[in-house]
Amino acid sequence: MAVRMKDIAEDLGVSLVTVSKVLRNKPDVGDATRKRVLKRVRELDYQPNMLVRGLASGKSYTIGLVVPDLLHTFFAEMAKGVSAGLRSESYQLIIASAEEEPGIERQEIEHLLARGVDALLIASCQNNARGYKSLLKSKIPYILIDRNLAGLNTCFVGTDDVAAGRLATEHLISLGRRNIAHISCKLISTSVGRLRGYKEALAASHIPFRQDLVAIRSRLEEAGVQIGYGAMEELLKLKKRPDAVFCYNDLTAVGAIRCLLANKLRVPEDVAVIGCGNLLLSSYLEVSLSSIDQSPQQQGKAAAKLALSLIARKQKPTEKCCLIPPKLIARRSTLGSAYKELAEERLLVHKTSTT
Amino acid sequence: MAVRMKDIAEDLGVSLVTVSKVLRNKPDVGDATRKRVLKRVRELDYQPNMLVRGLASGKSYTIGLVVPDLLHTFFAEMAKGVSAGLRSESYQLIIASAEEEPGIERQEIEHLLARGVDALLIASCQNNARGYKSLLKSKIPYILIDRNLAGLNTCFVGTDDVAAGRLATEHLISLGRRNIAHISCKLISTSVGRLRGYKEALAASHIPFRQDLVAIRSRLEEAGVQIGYGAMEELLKLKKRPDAVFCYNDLTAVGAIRCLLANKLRVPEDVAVIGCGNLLLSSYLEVSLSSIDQSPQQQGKAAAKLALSLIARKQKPTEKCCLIPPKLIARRSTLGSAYKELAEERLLVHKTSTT
DNA sequence: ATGAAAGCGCTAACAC
DNA sequence: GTGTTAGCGCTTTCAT
Repeated sequence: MAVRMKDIAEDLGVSLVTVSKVLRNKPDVGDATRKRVLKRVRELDYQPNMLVRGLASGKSYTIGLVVPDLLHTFFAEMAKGVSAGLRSESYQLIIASAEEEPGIERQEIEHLLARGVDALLIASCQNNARGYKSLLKSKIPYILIDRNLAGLNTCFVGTDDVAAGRLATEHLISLGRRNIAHISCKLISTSVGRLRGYKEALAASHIPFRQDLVAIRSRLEEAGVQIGYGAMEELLKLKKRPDAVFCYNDLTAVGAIRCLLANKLRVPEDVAVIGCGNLLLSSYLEVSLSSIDQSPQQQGKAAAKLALSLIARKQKPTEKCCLIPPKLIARRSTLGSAYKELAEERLLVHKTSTT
Repeated sequence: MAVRMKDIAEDLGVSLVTVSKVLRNKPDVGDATRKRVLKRVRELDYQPNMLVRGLASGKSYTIGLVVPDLLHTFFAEMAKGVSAGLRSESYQLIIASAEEEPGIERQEIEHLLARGVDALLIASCQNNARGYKSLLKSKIPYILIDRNLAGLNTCFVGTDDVAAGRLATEHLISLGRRNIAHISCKLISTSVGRLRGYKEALAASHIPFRQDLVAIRSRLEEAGVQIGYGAMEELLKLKKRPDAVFCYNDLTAVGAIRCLLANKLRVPEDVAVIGCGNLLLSSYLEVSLSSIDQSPQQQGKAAAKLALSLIARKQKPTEKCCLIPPKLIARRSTLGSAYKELAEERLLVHKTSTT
């Protein structure tokens, strides 16, 4: 068995409580005693059992994070941000992946609650808020990240998707494009915002909105490349062909580019393409991809800070939303040969961190 | 406060112990009582507090996984495999990332131990076994994954790196190449194995080994593209230029390919390139990359199963090593135009899972 | 088949 | 400053 506080107390002839106080930096312990305890703790390399501490104190000093899929670098980055945001406060992160299955997600949430996490961060893969009843019942604070769910009156941290849509579309307009298509996704909060931003940007430049230039598809998260390819094929059949496309995400953009190249069209000379997400692979592609960066690490960090503040003061925060402003990253798929990639850009593995 | 077993017991006029037994499927409970308890449990949507269960029983039903970096898809995939391997046994996985910092890794290991994990899986980013003293002190079983450390007499799950090196090199030989270079990494268990496999394959085909064709670099995990580029530049200066390169990992191969293209050499006509790891990006590249697949999910699953068996029978296992056989994935960077990528290969996001 | 008692290792409230 | 007492919500052992 591992060393326990009791052992240290007995070794030193003091009470267990005194040891406990020393370990939690309580002021009401004599200096000499404190030193003796710390010495013995170091000698034995004693580590307090956090499970028990949690049980006795009612706080576990852990925060749970549920993501749809860790293979999606967006969420891996987000996890990194959360982790970084907690480390300084000596809180610990427990990561769970839902494997894109709403059922597994619910199960993982139950597990985390049963493990006594003090707060929960959820990048949901649910279609609606129905599955969250046990969450609502438990009193612990929880925060949605990346994707918002209607009907859950809780905090949200995510991208300002309207701004993202505007940014991407304005960029294409600024390059002189006027027939700008949009490949969008069905029924989720992020796609609604991006579509609105797209429309706003068009309106601001007095470009009439054309419904036929908007291709709406589903499952763009899981099979973006494939579906982006198909959507682009459709768009190419239009009488008035688009000269630019704003794609819901980067995978969709990869598919769109492949379709264009397969049809002997040049990117970006004939059709400029921009994605959204700025995944790590963006700069590795045949045509390096312009995209909208969503700073997932920053999102994670913001969510962590928010969670800590919710735990600290047990009240609801004033702000219910924390929207991270997106950033335009223009590369070859919109700028063409005007884009001289920096040596670093071509050679670095990771994007520079956005901390 | 959440519902407790006591509440259910009082509601039903039975003892807390009986409820506990029902919940853990103990046989010594009457059928009628069992039904009443389960009914009430469902009504209240009761979830046992796992922290407490762990405290009382001495088992936490959790397993810890420490990886160097979740952004590295290899480890994200591995985590997925571990998670899948545990889910069926209703064990839960706690993932921690060391952010490539040996110090953080040690800290995360301490945390996981303090949380009472029943076993620990470690994909280490340490340079040596010195930091693992507290692990050795604690009696919980732990398993190294992917990278082995000398001096820790424990179980290991990983790639058969010698086979990987042989496979890659044999492939290049089978394509008629005879001046096969190798960009290798310094001082880690995986690179030693791959180098040996490379030599073995050359020997088997009676191709003399040339030291000048082996470029040894460090930090290939973190800055592989950059360093691969530089290493390739060096190799191109040789009087007898290589006609193929086996790179330690895929990022290094990406760098090598960029260097070759920048020097107006054709891949694979002038120089064939193969990597190792078969990362998700392999098929997205300018020249889709041949690689050696290491089945990280399968590794994770194997490690999970091994951990469970170590927990079950408290003894050491007979086998100390579990080596997963690598697989050759030949693409355009070695096969050239002979490689007709399948529609799926060009369009799918994820590799087919290896479960 | 059911339950009383003891205890897991710690913290919190209060007394000395 | 230090120690005592009473839990936290379960499991385990053993008696009935």
